[in-house]
Amino acid sequence: MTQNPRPRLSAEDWLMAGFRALANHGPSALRAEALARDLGTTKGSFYWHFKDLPDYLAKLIMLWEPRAFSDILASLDPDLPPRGRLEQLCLLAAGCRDLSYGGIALEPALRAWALSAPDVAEALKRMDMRRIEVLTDLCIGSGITDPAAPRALYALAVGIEALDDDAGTEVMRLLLRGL
Amino acid sequence: MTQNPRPRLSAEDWLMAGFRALANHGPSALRAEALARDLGTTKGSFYWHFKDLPDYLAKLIMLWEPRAFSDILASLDPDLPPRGRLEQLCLLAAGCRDLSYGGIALEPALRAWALSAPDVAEALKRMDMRRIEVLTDLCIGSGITDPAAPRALYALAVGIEALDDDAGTEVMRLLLRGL
DNA sequence: GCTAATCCATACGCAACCGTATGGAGGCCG
DNA sequence: CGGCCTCCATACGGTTGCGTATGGATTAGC
Repeated sequence: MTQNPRPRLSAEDWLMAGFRALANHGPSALRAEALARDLGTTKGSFYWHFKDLPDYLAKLIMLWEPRAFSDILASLDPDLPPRGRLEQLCLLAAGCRDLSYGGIALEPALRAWALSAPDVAEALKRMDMRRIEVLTDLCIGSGITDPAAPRALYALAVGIEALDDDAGTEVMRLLLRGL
Repeated sequence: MTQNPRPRLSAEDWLMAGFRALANHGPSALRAEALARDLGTTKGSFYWHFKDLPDYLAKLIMLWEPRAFSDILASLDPDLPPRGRLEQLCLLAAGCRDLSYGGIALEPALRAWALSAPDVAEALKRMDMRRIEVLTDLCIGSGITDPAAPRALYALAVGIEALDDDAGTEVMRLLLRGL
């Protein structure tokens, strides 16, 4: 493809390729030699940048976890009132294919990966709890008293992403209207 | 475990073991030799009952698809009014870990499998559409006019299953209350 | 009780992948 | 130019799983 100037690769290049492969082909695509083929190189590069496959996979989720969370907070407009920030956040989650990594559906693939990788499951669980905390704060600030509301908003966002629903924004708006 | 009378296996035994392995360990557990170890036998039995692995996997989804749909309809009480059937169906989906195959979380694993198996993705898409049709009929019969309502109910159920949320029933009730 | 069909165990060749070892290509600095 | 450091290509042994082949064990029919 694009191997004009002999493109030397960095560790982050490998990690980004991993996110792409994960989103496009699922967790089974996270293999050294398959990724090397995608990058037009060999696994010699892989094993220079990473000790082994578990090391690479651990760095993948260590790179994802803080970024996926800070991206959410960074997308919030601090000038808006809590209710506005809540709606902005929910509609963003329901509309975007994903918040980072180039619009690919990363999170469903991550949940798929979690089924066979306990540490990934733990990272996802942490992420879910932190996000629900954010939603809880925004709900409280918006005067939404139902304690199930944050979980409903989050579960709906997860479902919309899993279904890859084109009408995700409309669906999310329906729930927000009832709160 | 229980190999007292030399338990001859049927094709359905292998398929049920496949559903268990899929739900408990994800799609990567769907391998002939691993399943054979689970069943306390060898792959000689596997390749007698099935031509090869694709044949087995195809029969897995061919067994799942009609059953997972008819189980939903069978759970509906025909004596209830549409609104009652709608709530019964949604609360069942939100509360049960799964509708069949022994209370294991099969559907999230199936969505995970769909990421790397296009035919599974198609079967899931068909299932999603048929279920949303059922929800649409029930919503119309209940006087719910918002066209996004069926998709919201379904996406919420999918999200609750993916999150394995203990408060799924409460969450679903919140959405139903707003319709 | 003999035969035939059904079902499973074992052994084999094959392919994919992992991780390592080793050498080579290219830049940077003296 | 010479030496060093970074990064990658290649080759190898080991493991795991697939699919086949073949024989043994169990059951059913007659």
